[in-house]
Amino acid sequence: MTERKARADAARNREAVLAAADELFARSDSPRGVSMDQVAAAAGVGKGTLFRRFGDRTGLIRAVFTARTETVRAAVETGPPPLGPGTPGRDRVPALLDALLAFKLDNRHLSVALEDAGSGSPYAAAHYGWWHGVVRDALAEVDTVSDAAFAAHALIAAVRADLIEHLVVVEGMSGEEIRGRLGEYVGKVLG
Amino acid sequence: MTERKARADAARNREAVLAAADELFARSDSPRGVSMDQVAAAAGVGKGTLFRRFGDRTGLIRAVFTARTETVRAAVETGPPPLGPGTPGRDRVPALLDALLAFKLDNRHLSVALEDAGSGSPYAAAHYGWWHGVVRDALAEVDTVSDAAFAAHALIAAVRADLIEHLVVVEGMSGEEIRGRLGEYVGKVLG
DNA sequence: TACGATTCGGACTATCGGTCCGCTTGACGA
DNA sequence: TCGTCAAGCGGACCGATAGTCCGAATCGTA
Repeated sequence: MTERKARADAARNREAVLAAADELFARSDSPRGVSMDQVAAAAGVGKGTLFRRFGDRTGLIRAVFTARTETVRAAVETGPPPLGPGTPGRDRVPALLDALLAFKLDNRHLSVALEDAGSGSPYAAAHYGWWHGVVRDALAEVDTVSDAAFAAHALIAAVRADLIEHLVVVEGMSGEEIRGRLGEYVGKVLG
Repeated sequence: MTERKARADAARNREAVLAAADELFARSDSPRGVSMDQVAAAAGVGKGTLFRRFGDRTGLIRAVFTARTETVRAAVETGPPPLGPGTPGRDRVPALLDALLAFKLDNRHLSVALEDAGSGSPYAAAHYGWWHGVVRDALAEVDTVSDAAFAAHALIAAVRADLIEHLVVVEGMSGEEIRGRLGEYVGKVLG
């Protein structure tokens, strides 16, 4: 529990690595095309530093992802309606899913990288549990939905990064188009 | 166009590899834990043979998967209702998704392996296109569903192998339980 | 400035997907 | 039955990558 004073270079390196990784993942088409060596080199840091700070590849990706997520998370946890708390479930569920979709659209590559992330399924990541909880609770307020937990899983699955990637790249849909269709679909599930 | 007669040992080896790979993937918890060397060794075959026959790792997994899929595919393409053709969409969609879910439950590890398969997203695989087409066409017959193509993507996403794996292993749900909940969910989407 | 703890960094290892090429074997005509 | 030869085989080999390790460098502090 003792809060050790962090060394200045350690903090600086941590930021450098996060920035470099973010950049590299955003550029690269395939997450697997980004190696840890590349990240280390781009950050101007040794590989040992990378692994000591983040444990392994998955840990690094999660860290970058978490940093990126901050904004949306704040909006959901303490922001104004319809995304923030205190919104009736029927209005909040569509808003939540739209926000999640928008995030994935803006961070496609990074999201794919995370879902791809080797060790364990995407469902093991903390952020999944968080999203599922929020959506589930909002769904529970809608009385036409009988099984909020399962519906939450199913709805979130509809915006999985690789599906979105497929819709955009292969089927050539625009972000707005996808948002519209998802909105309709969510409406149908809400009854 | 000259039909060369295949050599007996080639055919035998092909079967041996498929059987060995099927076995290994079924046993292993993580698909990445199964190496090509292991498959080759288990099949009593050289690595060169493996790669000549199947091109690469993804090709091998797809081949095993395709072999396993035959039964369901036949049932959907030429079987009796409610799975087979000629069934009204409103009855066929639930049957299709239940069949897909049942298959994933029976072949969890293999399905995870395929979705994991490295080169390209799961959406690139031929079998995805096939499933999507069938479900989309069935959905198109249901007049309460306005966007059959998107709904098909979303519904199929609800039975993704890693989600099912999560529900079974982490949340401890039984196969029957999942089938029940999926059935309800599909009903809601159909309106 | 001196010192000890912390952090750095890149050489090193283990493993894996995939290639290559000399050797073997099966099919078939004579 | 035997000879021929292309198809097929297999495992040594390669390049790349995630992850480890430890002597060297650096920071905070007295």
